[in-house]
Amino acid sequence: MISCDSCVVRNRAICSVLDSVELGVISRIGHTITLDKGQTLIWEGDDALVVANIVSGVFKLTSSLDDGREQIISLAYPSDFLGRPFGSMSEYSVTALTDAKLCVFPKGDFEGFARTHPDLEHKLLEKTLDELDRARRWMLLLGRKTAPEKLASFLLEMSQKLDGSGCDAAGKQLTTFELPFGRQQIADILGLTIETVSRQLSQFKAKGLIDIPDRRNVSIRDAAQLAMLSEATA
Amino acid sequence: MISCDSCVVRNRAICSVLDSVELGVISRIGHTITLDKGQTLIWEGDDALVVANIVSGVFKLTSSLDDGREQIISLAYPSDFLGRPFGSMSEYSVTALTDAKLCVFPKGDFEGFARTHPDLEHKLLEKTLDELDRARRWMLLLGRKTAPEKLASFLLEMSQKLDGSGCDAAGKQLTTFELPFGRQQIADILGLTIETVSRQLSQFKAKGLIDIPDRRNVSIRDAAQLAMLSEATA
DNA sequence: CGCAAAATTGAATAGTCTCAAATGTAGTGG
DNA sequence: CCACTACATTTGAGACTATTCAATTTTGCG
Repeated sequence: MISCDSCVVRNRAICSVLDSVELGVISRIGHTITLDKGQTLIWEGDDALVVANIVSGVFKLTSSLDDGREQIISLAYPSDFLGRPFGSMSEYSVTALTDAKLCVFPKGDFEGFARTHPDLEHKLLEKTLDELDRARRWMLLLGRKTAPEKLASFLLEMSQKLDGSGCDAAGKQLTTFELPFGRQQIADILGLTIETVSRQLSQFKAKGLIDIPDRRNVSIRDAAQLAMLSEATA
Repeated sequence: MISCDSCVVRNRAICSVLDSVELGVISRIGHTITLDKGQTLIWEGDDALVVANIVSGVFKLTSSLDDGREQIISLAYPSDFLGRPFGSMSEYSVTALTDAKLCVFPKGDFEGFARTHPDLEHKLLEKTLDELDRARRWMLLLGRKTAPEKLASFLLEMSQKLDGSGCDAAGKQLTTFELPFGRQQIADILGLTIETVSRQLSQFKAKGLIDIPDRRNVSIRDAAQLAMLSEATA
């Protein structure tokens, strides 16, 4: 049982298209759960029995090779939808990167509800199409960009997503944000090793493009230069 | 105007969920066109004004960097759906790799029809979810696999998709198929250079894993070995 | 304060790319 | 049918990028 009235993602998640009657129905199908940082909701290769909306927290979707190499395939934020309706096996794992709150639905029940609520399916379709565009854009990065280009792209994307703006001592506008992941995870997002990530960040810092107050925080000092770097090795 | 009665992808394309009345309507919305090999239907960065079903032919979806580096983001085959409904700008180009036949619909008209036909949207949702899974699986390859692993994975995937089976002189089962693309395009699919692709193919041939009768055709001689190679560097 | 984990740095290696040349193939017109 | 051209592919040598392995430093936490 879910109380949607007070839900913080109420008008961004797929539920935004439902009226109060429909909300009443779906709120009885699912329930809310909390996950601790590091807990896995869905395992790669398993039959995923649930789908969910993210209420709070950040998740990673990962796919792995036998020998342990891992690729982060997507990041998911509050109001994003998790899981794979209308299919059986999950091709990836879904893991919380921070403490998180979800509202989860048994997959079958959700599917039944969705099939009888075209507006919901439409919303889900739009989200899925967006996600497909994002995945494809990332494929260009993974397949064709160099390490510095990857890092620059990543930092810019994160600054947009996580912006907590501020100014430096000189009053210059700068974007600072807290990354919800460590170096290894950045490497897994970009298809690099942890050492390469670390080296590139150090170089960007040395060049004055960014600042690294502590290992979880980054400020962009020269977004224009980073944007240049993100598309071509200058 | 389209004549769906004789359509060869009638029961695989998204239209498969429509009844004869609905088919009548949608067939008046769209029309069929042919494209020559190499022609581009949709340009990256443009507002795509059409969506389409592939009747025959193979298409590539590509995304590029300013300096010309290109990544093939997806391949599309008969019965696949092209275009991006419910969005404006296309993030990728869509180009015919072979002569092709399509049935195209003005995007707005298609969207209108889809919104009033939940079954069609559902089918489109399922296709989009499948495509998202495929894209994500490919991200693992692009981000984490080595050149030999990439080639092995590619050959196996193509053999499944394009199988025209046969046997060799000794009667051993082997899969031969014709690739609808050249070496540069294989490189663009795998995020490699043309030289690396060529070298890897030569090595596989030298090891007896494959045969290359001519530059467009490949036969798999040892699928098991290739499968090993595709997941780990032996 | 001291420990364990995470991150950084260094040196050497391996893998892939770049540039260049040689070879092979398809198509055209004589 | 063959020679010729344009293009695709293969092969080679060397350069460079990112990785690997190892050591050091930093950070967070009990």
